[in-house]
This record gives sequence, C-alpha cells and structure tokens, in this order.
Amino acid sequence: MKSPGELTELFRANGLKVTPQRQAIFRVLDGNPQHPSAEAVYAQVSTEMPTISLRTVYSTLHDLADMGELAQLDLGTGSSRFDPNLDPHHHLVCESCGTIADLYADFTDVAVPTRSAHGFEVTATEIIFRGRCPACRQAAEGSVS
Amino acid sequence: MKSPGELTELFRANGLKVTPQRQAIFRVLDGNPQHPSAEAVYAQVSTEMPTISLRTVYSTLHDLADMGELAQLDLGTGSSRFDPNLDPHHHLVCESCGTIADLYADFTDVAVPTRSAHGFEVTATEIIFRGRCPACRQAAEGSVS
DNA sequence: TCGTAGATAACAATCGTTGCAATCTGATGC
DNA sequence: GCATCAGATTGCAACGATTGTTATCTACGA
Repeated sequence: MKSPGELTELFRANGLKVTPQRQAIFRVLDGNPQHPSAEAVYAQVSTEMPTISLRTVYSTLHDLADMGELAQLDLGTGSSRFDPNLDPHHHLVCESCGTIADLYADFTDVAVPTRSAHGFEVTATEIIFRGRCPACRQAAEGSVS
Repeated sequence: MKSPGELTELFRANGLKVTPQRQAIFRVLDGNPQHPSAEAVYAQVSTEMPTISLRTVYSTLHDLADMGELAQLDLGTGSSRFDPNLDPHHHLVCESCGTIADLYADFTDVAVPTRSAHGFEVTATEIIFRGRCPACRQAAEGSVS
C-alpha cells in the first residue's frame, strides 16, 4: 500500500475527497502487519477519533481495495482481513486465535497442470498454512502437558 | 466419507441415533462432488423430505465433520462448503459463480522452511486456485468480446 | 411395549456486512 | 473568505449465514 501522503494524492486524483476519517484509516493501515479486520481497524481509529462510524471504515477499506491499494483476505477466520502488504506472499493462520502472519517463500512450481484444471482459467494461487501460533502453542503446552 | 450404510453403523457405535433425516443427508452427500453449502444440502434433501429443517441439516453436517467424515471448507464464497472427499487434494474456485472443483496434484515441495514459519506449528496446507470455471468463461466471452 | 436420551422443528438471536436516507463537509470557483 | 454541491459520513435498518433455545417428538435398548 502507498504511504498516507501518496494515498491522499491518489484519492484526490480519483475525484475522491480526503477526509480526516480517511486519513486516520490510512495511518492505521500504513505498514500494519496485523492483517486487521474492519472491526479491528475501527477499534484502533476510534481511539483517536471516537466519533467515526464502523460504516465509514468499511467503505474506506473497500475504496482502497477497489483501487488495488489493499488486499482483502478471507482466511476462514470469520471476518475479512485487510493486508496493506501487496508483495506476493502467502499466509500462516492460527487456528485457535486467528492470528495471521506473512510467509515469503517461492512456490513458483505450484502451477496447475492444464489437464487437471477442469477447464478453469486460473488467475490466482493462494497458499494457506494452518496451525498454531507461538503464543497459542505456549498456552496449550502450559495447560495440556 | 463412508457410505450411508457405514455411517449408520458409525453413528450407532457413537451412541447417536439414526433418523430418517440423517439418512437422507447421508445419501445426498454420498459421492457428491459439488461441495454443497448447508443451504444446498437442505434444498436437495427437502425434495424428498419437505418437512426437514435447515437447523437439522446444520447439526448433522457438523456431526459428520466432528467425526472426521466430512471436510468443512471456507473458500471465501460466503458460506461454508462441505466435501465428502477426504483424499488429500486442493481446490479450484470460480470467482464469479462460486463453483468448486477438486484438484489432484502433488505439491509435496510446498513445505514451510522452518525459519520462515514465525514459530508457527503448521498442521495443514491448503492451496486455493482462483479463477473462472468453464461455464463462466464461456458466458464472459459471449458477452464481452 | 415403554422409558428416556437424544433428535427435531420452529423461532429468536447473533455476527459480519451492506443498503439507505438524512445530514454534513472538502475542495473548487468566485 | 465564502458559497456551492458532489461526495462523505453517520445512524440505523436489513441482510445472509449460522447458532442458541426450548418444547415436542422418536429411535432403540431394556
């Protein structure tokens, strides 16, 4: 995702207004590695702008996603997650707490053999590694064993 | 997933009752390659048992999933999909109509380099190929070009 | 055949998300 | 600096998928 300053220009260039709400959202997302849900972004923005509405957070996130400045992920955690990191990468998902971490690895050999594709035209390949994050592993060990 | 007959025994062995509703659901799922949603299973079972409730479909699907006889998939199509095919395989998802197809391919080399795993303990690897199914490709070509 | 643990159906409620309508406000032109 | 207004924000209603609740019903072992 571009920096808050660049996004300001980009929004203006697209005929969209730059409001304090949008700027606050830009700042929360900037370099954010948390893969926050809309609710999580809302919670964080609310601390500095208590009057913002969740509805506004949703629309700004969608504006950004529509412009290709933000990736919207559905990793089966119950809500959409938003990722400002646009580099090609994959995800580690904690099955017990929903934490998500980025995973950089080159799986260029993961390509669909054409004859197995059932006639599908494949445009994106997504690899999801499910398991348990360090915090949950420790919590489990502490209580189970 | 086991056959309807085997599931009947399995349910009894687990102290669960074998009702006509459950048997109808077993039959709909048996060898079903459609990756149906709960709603889709409900629609199909309803044709032969119009009084069954959606709630019952949900609980039976969860019973089966809990026993490991059915895979519950969240592929970002808006609802959970259920897959009686328990062989290791991956999925092709149509972004425009939500159709899902199985993909058998050996991606054994898709393993997380330990040092990249951020301390995660990885228990499952899921590969999702997104694109467009044959029907939607054809529809798009017919109208676009 | 009976008793009962467990299942079903109907309905309410929840969660994440989106639609809507009234009000408000950036940013442009004067 | 100020008026204008397209577009933004807010609050709330509504939505689809799913789960909780509870009264009624039923499979099946005794």
